Amino acid sequence: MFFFLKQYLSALHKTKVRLRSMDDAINLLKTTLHNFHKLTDKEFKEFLKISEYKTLAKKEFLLQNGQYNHGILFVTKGILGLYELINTKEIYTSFFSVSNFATEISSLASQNTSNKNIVAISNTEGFFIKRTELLQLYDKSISFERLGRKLLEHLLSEQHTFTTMLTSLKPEDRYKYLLEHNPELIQQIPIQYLASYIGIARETLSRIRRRML
Amino acid sequence: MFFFLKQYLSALHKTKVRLRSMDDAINLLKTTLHNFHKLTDKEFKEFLKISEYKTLAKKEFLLQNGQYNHGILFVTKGILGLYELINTKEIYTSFFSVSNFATEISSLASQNTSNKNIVAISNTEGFFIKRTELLQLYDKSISFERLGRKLLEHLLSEQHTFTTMLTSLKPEDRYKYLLEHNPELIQQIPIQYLASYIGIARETLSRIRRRML
DNA sequence: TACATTTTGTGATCATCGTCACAAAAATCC
DNA sequence: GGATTTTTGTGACGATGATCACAAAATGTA
Repeated sequence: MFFFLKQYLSALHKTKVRLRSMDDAINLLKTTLHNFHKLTDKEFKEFLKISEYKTLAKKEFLLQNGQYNHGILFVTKGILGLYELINTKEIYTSFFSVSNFATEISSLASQNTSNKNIVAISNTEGFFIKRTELLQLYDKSISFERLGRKLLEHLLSEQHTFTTMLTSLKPEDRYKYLLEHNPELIQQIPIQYLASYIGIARETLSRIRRRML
Repeated sequence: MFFFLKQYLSALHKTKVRLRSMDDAINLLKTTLHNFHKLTDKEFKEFLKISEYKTLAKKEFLLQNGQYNHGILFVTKGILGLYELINTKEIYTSFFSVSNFATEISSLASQNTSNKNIVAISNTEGFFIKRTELLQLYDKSISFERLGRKLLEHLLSEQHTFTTMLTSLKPEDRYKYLLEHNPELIQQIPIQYLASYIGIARETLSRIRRRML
């Protein structure tokens, strides 16, 4: 379900609780963006203007196989997973929890339809930035380009680290790696998804957990 | 060994062969950049100005564990490998062949020392772009930022595909994947490196190849 | 060419992971 | 709150990949 921000804000005085959480959400977005590149207040307002508050119920899709990628969801609550169907099996390759930017980069960059799916694993909320509006933002100022570049540098570095982990560790150590580096995933995500994420069978992960007790 | 481009160019009239290959190298760079974002002639010249022609003998390092990352090598000849030492084993996680930009993104973005190594697997040549000069370029025009962003989008997408391949395929199919998608790697790279790249033991890869004859 | 070094192949063995089948537990839904 | 669906656990088994040790081949070098 969509809310344009101004609609949302105009409805806010009714509920202090919601106002508070919306403030928090906006601050989280601001802080997160600033970790990559500092925007001016004016620029951040421009960013906010094209951000629509969106909620996704558990099992709802942000993106589905065969569809075009319509943009990015900055997650303020909940968690999403990205998976691909390979030989009738759902292979999860990314998770997006709070303060992450959920999207599928290949279809976002190329504007071809995607062969991947992004689904809400729990009830999820966040700011949705439309691809078309994002592209306009990129044209407006070097600041937004720089922000995009730095975010991508960070993501690529992370992805590279993850790949290294996969190729160099055996299954049990991969799980331990998650425990240490991404404990929030283990709490929120069904272990069958986690198993595919680290490239092992569901049953094997189940046994690894038993052994570790 | 380094050559500033102008020095190199001034020395060129002596050898037509080298002039030709230098022309080819420059065209390759131009074409490659334009695949991501079209630079104006003026912008491309600015890019060329900060590019130094560099040669690396086989086994020479572009980057070593503990060092700062000084920049990017656009490869015009040869091939390099990026590896990390994990439990006394060299895990190769990237290869850079002709028309690739060889660097290690984490240390390039953060300017911390790197814990990875980039080594020439065969005699290698290319244009080296210093990190400091690259940053100045980013400040000069939105065009360079956009180029950087688009290149990173492409790399992230590729890396994501590779991760998916790793988690979803069994060893034999991973090798077949390389055969199909990166045959140039199989020709140029010792199979012990390839084995670590796809997360299997050297001996296993040797047996896979025998089975496939 | 001969020697040294590096890379690749191969056999034997062991450990471990994947698969199938089914049970138990947990979550979801009227 | 009981029934249905989904998720997780577990046993048995077979397949396969890792490891160690060594041989062969290829490559580099004097």
